[in-house]
Amino acid sequence: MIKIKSKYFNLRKICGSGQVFRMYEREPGLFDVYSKDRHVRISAVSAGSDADCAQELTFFCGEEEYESHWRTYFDMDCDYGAIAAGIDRNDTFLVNAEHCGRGIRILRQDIWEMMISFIISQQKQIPSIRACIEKLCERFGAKMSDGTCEWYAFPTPEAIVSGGPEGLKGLSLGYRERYIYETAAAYLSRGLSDEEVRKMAYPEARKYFLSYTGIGEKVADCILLFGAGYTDAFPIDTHIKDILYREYYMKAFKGKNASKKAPRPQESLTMKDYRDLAAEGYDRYSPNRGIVQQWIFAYEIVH
DNA sequence: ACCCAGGTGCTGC
DNA sequence: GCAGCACATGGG
Repeated sequence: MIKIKSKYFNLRKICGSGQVFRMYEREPGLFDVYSKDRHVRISAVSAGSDADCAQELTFFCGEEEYESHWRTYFDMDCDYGAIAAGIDRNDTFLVNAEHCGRGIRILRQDIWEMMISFIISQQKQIPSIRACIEKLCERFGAKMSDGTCEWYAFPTPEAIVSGGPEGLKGLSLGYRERYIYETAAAYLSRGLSDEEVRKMAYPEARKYFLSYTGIGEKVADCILLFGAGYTDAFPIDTHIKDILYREYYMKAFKGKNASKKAPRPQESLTMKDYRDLAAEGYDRYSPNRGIVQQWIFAYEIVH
């Protein structure tokens, strides 16, 4: 087992951040993490000042396993404190959001797993996404064991395709069944390896993901951010739209006091409007806009 | 019964 | 380019 002390690391916040679905807090401070066909158990206890959001982590795996996989997975070599220090202090909402999201890291997850997970995520709530993915793993994933633990791997594209188009029934996937099946088949015939994707520039990689059925702009950006390591990707979903409307559009153009429980936009903005609002507020944080996105998303789902 | 969920595809202008 | 709608399923 490996002991690591890390600043700006909070495993409970990462677990609940909505970027990862196969991470469970089994008891306070004890987590099981599953990625592709791997598993690791981690204990996390706070260490040091709250401002640092530091944790002492114990990875219950060998050093080789940690160095070759989990260190990259948890983005351990990124200095989140330095990025937080660059926040414009006049943006009081972002200052609050960063405090709320402090300790979240952008994970480097398996790309194929992100493709299917975020196809499932559309029009679903996070607990429901988790349940669907777990059922998918139980049906199609290889049974794994490390001597003390048993779990199911995330399904390979081969496993999903071999079940046929009807093989996905009964998992509460709804209309996403077709998206998943067609994406699995396309991935088998023309899917790129993680290494090939990560060599591409952001716009090309984005086009590549958009070519799959069921992957639109939002899902593509989630794959790019949470799987491929493009920290500048900025997924715009319903929560981000609400934030952009309430915290940036309303305050700038209306001067209304809308910070408290502003509901849905009465006047609906177009996608371009939201992109412009995001660009004006957050392009200055490039190439780390995606980290900012996670901070404000974290703020929104706990308030 | 109604509205919403980490949206996308398709159609028609 | 952009709007309007259908698409399953579960929860408030």
